[in-house]
Amino acid sequence: MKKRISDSVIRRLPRYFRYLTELTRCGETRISSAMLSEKMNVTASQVRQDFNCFGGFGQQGYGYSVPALKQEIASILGADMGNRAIIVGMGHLGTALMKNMNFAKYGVSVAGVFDISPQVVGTTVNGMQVRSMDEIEAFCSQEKPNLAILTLSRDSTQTVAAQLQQYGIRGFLNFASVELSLDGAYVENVHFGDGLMMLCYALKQEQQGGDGSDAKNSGTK
Amino acid sequence: MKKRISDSVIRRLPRYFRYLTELTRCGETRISSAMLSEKMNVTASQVRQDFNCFGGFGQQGYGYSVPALKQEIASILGADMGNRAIIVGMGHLGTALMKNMNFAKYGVSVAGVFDISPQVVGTTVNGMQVRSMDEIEAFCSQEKPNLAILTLSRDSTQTVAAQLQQYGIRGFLNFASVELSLDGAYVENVHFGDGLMMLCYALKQEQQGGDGSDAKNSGTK
DNA sequence: TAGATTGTTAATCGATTAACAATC
DNA sequence: TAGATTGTTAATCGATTAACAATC
Repeated sequence: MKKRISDSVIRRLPRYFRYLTELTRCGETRISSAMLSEKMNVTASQVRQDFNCFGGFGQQGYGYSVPALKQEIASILGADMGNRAIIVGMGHLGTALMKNMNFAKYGVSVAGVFDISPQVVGTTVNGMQVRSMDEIEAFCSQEKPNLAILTLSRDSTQTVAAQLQQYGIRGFLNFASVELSLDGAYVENVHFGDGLMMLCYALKQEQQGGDGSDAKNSGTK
Repeated sequence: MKKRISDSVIRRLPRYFRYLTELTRCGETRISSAMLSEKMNVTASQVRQDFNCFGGFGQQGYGYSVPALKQEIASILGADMGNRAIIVGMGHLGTALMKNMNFAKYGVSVAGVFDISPQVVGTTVNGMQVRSMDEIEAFCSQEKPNLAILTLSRDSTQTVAAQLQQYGIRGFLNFASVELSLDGAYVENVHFGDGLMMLCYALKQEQQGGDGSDAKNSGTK
């Protein structure tokens, strides 16, 4: 019987993944729980405890292999499943995601991008032609994407998402400043404002002669 | 002696704030911990416990006043301090933030926006003229912003941030996919990839005949 | 073998939940 | 007053940390 993995552990995995990506970039091939924990401001105990939820990835007396560990985490998270995404909304934010986000890193491919504006439909963003919303149902039934990234207005988000769910989309990454909620689908709401508020709090603490402790932080934890 | 507020509590406050904003929009003036907890998928106990860290905002037998509670939370978080921000990087992401983000809601004003590209400098985004990076030092010493929102490339982020810290900026909201870290300043890193990975995980669980439990989620929690 | 570092168990700590008395 | 709902204490639960035996 495999023990259920707690949410706290899962939520730490993307962060490990980031650091391991960084280590890979630097050409490191091996890392100990102690070194990793120092870099990440957590305890070595926690690092080992976390990895051991999924079985022993390390080697006693040596540590962990950076590429192997990175691959394991990607696999646990499903970031190597060849998920297929569509981006709905090719305004500035959609365009920014299209241009800057390394989807391949997460095993995700962008199957199509959509917009409602006739001015935008037909243009090319990062080598991909923007399609009309009118096409989206046919597109989904043919291409079967399972993920949608929504950069829409507050008003249209809920409606569009509900439609897409009908068309078979199972996961939603929502950037509109509404709390999107759908029964039977998975939703991640990205709230820039939350990060901003956490910063405001930190600044306020500082101004009020706060303890000025470690002054370090990391969003989306 | 006031008890130190735990991080878990603080990180929940922006979420309460969002729901209270929503309730305000709907014209609700009063809410009980039970109703709020149901809406937010937490326990009523936790709601009361959280608010009571800061003193009693409610009234027995009645509940909480929506506007008063919202204001209290804003105040706790420092989202009413009149913080002044600059946005550095007026690419698609910077432009999107400028256009879509309701800074006023967090008591933040945008004091200036900057870009390195000569094509962009001098243009107007959302009624604000984009300044050259050459001006940034003089601007900071004169206008004294305390917050910077960085939408820069992976390579330039760390360097620019370090400079801005010298010019008196105390808090950084970083959108580049590097882990920005600065001694003695507050950094919130926004990682879109983390949200995407959490979605991949949810989809994988589902495909593997997972328990298909509550299928609900909320980023930046 | 000696040294290093994991895997894993046990101890601690903190956060969440339950319960209920206070009070509007 | 009776009903409702908070504020707050006590009990439970889970997550983090410490410690160390296993082992490379």
